[in-house]
Amino acid sequence: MKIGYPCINNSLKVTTFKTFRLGSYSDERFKETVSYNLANLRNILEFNIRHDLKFFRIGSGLIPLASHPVCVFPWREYFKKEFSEIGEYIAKHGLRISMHPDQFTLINALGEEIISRSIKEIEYHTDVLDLFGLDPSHKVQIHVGGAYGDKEKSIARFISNYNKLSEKIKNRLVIENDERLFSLKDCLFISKQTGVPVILDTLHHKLNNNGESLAQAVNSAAKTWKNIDGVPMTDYSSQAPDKRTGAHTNSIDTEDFKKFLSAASGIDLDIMLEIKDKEKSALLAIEILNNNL
DNA sequence: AATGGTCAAGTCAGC
DNA sequence: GCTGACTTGACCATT
Repeated sequence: MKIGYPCINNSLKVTTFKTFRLGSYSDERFKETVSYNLANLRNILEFNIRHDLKFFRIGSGLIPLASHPVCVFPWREYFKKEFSEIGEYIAKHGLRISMHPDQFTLINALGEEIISRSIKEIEYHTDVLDLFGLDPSHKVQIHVGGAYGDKEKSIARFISNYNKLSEKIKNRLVIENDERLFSLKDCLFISKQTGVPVILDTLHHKLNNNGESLAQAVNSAAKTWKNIDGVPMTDYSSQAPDKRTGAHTNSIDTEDFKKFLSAASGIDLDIMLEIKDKEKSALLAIEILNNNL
């Protein structure tokens, strides 16, 4: 069981997603920014190892504008050495990595252009993990996409477009239940048709479910992960008190997390804590796991 | 140095 | 119709 947090480390005053405007694109600017982001990534990963945080989501801004037509710079080649060094570090320390392309990534969209841009974006993410030299247990997670007024057709379109993806992408892609359109049940249906593993998001599941208990949900999502996919990943969070429904809590709710652990007992999971204070709560989660809290 | 408008991309809910 | 939310605010022109 590995514990992690997404994208941002608040203890270190650095980020891995420095960017620039499309209008100020230049190869120089791009190279500078990517070098900066990769160096910071290395720092954050080293922090994680020092603190036994073995699961990390790398933010999509690592390579700015990577899938945009303006970016013709051969970054895959140019940063090959940096990528392989970081990748070796990840493998050596048994870190688990995930990535999560943003909301514009919709392989079930109605427009062909949107779909092809989305595939390019997913390809960028899988390329990063490939350049690290990581095995297929390091995943790229997306949501099913839009409903477009007809959920069934939109699910069918997801399945048909998924089936057309390259093996390279299919090896890494996993789908996550969302908080209002596609529930865990929908994701499991898609998984049955395609073999795509399902990431359970506990807060989304609380808001959008079909009456399954948390234990059933964890169990059924976990079953969609094959050996080659590694230990099932889960996105854990809880509701922020006094904020809009679906807002992630600022810091870990100890009791809620313990309930989650007991619902998941007997199942090996890697847990991504989608909590605002990031590594701080992840460290608390480790304490809870070790029965120190 | 501080600030406010704006930023590649899509969809949906809530007002 | 507009705004905020989504895994995450940051960039940059202007003052």
